Amino acid sequence: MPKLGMEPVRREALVRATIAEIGEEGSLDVTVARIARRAGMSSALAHHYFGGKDQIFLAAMRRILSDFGAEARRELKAAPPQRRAEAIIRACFAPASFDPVTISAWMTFYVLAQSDDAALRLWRIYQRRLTSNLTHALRGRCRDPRQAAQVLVALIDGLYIRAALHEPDAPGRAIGHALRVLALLTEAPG
Amino acid sequence: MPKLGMEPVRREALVRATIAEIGEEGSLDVTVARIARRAGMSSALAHHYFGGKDQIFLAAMRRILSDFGAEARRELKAAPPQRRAEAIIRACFAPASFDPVTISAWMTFYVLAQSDDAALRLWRIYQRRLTSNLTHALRGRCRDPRQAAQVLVALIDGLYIRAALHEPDAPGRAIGHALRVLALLTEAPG
Amino acid sequence: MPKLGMEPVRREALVRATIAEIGEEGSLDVTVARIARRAGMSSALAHHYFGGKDQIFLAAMRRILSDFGAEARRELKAAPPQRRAEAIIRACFAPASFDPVTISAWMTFYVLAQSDDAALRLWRIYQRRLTSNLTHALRGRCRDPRQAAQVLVALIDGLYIRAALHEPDAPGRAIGHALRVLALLTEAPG
Amino acid sequence: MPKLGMEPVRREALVRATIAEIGEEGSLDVTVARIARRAGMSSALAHHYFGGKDQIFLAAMRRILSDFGAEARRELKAAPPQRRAEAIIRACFAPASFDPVTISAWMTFYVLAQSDDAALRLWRIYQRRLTSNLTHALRGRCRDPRQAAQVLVALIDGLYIRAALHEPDAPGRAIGHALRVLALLTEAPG
DNA sequence: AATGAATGAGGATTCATTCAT
DNA sequence: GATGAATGAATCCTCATTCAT
Repeated sequence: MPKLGMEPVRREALVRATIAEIGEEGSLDVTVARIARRAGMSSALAHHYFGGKDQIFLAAMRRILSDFGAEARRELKAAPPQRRAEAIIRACFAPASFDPVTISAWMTFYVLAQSDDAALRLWRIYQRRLTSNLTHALRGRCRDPRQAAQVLVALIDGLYIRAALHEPDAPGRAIGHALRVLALLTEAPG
Repeated sequence: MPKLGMEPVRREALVRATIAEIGEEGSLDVTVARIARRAGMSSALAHHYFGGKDQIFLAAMRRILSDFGAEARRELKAAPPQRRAEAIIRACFAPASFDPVTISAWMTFYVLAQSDDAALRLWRIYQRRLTSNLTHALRGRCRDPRQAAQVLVALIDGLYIRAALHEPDAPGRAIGHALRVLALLTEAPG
Repeated sequence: MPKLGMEPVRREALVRATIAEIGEEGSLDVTVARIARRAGMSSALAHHYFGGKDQIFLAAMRRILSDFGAEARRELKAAPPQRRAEAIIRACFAPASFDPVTISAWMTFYVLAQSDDAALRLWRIYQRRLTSNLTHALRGRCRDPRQAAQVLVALIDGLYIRAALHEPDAPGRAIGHALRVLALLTEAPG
Repeated sequence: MPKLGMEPVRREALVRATIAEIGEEGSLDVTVARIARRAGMSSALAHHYFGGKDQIFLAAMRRILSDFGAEARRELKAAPPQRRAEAIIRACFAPASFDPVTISAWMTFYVLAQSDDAALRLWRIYQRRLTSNLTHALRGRCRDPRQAAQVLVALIDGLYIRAALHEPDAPGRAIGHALRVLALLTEAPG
């Protein structure tokens, strides 16, 4: 029962399957065949739509980053101007981005960025956007907003690692840790 | 003429070669053959000494963690009791553990811990020791030493990620960021 | 709105595209998809019209041989009876059959004839016709017309090889070589 | 029963198997697995020793050309100076180079040279050497030795094609044709 | 008539691992 | 102790071909 316009459907299915497979496996040692089977198609079709394994991975990474971006925008809109930094942090730990499989895939892509230039570029874009958003949000609330933003971004990543490695207390406390440091950074006398 | 006592020498060479190879490559996609060649021996011998690729990786991870532990103990001994937390942080960013190849290998092992139980166990031991040391060092300097320690450990990991991905400013500012947050955590009123 | 009488147009386009593709590539490692794209249609349609890759190749080979035959007939008509052998040779090296892409495809089909019976049959028909034409044309001009014809046919093929492999001087001198040998064969005393 | 110094043995076996396989098949559509099986080893070992399919093919082509060269040198040594051209021709059609499988492989490599630069280089070297040897051998025996050599080389290639395509009379008459043209070229008045 | 969708089969290549010497 | 030899298993990728619309 082949229909027209399957391309976006198939691509979406493959991206989802890739994130799930990598997240479950906890590494990039995932075969195209497995991803394709999970997505309900032959591996040949996966190649047809993406051109190669690397590009499947990239698309999955892009998806994770853009999912996060959407979440962040949503939170930002709902937040009063003076609580924007908190909103961003909350977005980072929103349930959607914070389920174990997604986090695991996320971490894996971080490492991919060490050896794959395209992945590194994606990561840099995401980093810069996050840092820049946080810097803006902190303007007027502390002496060196840019520095504070960098600290928070690094802290968020660090908290992710713990979550990815299933530290039992991590998911629950992560947001608390981050908000507490934010408070310290903004309450500093000055 | 077979030399006696070559075993420790060979193992050491292999462990070093593994770290270097993984660090350079930025991933675990490293062949036993390459590691062995870099260590100056045949891949068959590498298997003979370690039994398999996984165990070579584990040994390398163990080595990175123990190198760090040694550095930390050294700094701790030289530090006055009330500056122990600073000493630990400084140890984390000591040149020996902070050269790009080591950091890259370190990050890679983090991801390995997602899929390899033995690696995860190693990581947990290291994490607990570090957190516990920091907690002790912070006792009396802030209201919730354990919580502060967890924040600092996560922050350190996050700063590592940036360094592993060659963020230009990362290596230089990492230690500054960490010490600044430490200051905030301990200066907090109360 | 499906057009009527498209079949011959489509087949023609595919045959042309096949020759061009094989000629450019210099081998039979040419995909049906590429041929079809060059001919401006889907690969499924190419199959529909020809039934399979082999038959596309055969049709292309047939076309090359028949193009040559047409050229030969044209030259023969314009030649005086005692210059028919020269006319045949000139037809072999006529610009239409002697452009690089055509020659390259021609050579490739020679090799196809080694493994494909249908291609071999085509080749044999062409060979026999050419040899027979030359034999007739040489009757009365040398002692053993059949033998002389065989020599000339072989020589022509050999000159084609050099042209197919881009020997710099080949295209220019080929016809000269062939005519010179023809002269020797017919001037021989007796 | 693994021994030392197997490399040359294995390479030799693979080269022989490649020529045989290509010759029988009549095309380059030959799998490494088949070649390796015929040579009595796994395909992995074939890759280990040659690095890839292309290089196996190249080695086989090199072998065919060098076999021919050896034959030519042998014939040349045994020939009186004024009969050197005949000796070269005879070498070209020596039984060793003229068995069907070798000829078929030879033809196939000609076509490979259309798309593979390394193969083309090999072919050019062989062509130049043959042409140059023939030119020397013809010096003093005809007015334009270089031109005569070019004609003979092309003729030899053309006669090969017929043999590769199993023209029934080809093998037997080829040498006769070539020698006859040689005679014409050298007997020409002047 | 025409095509996008889909796949099965097959091939090159890589690599951890084993074994005889 | 040490190694060259050897391989089986696995993986990415390609492509001719089929099918429903």
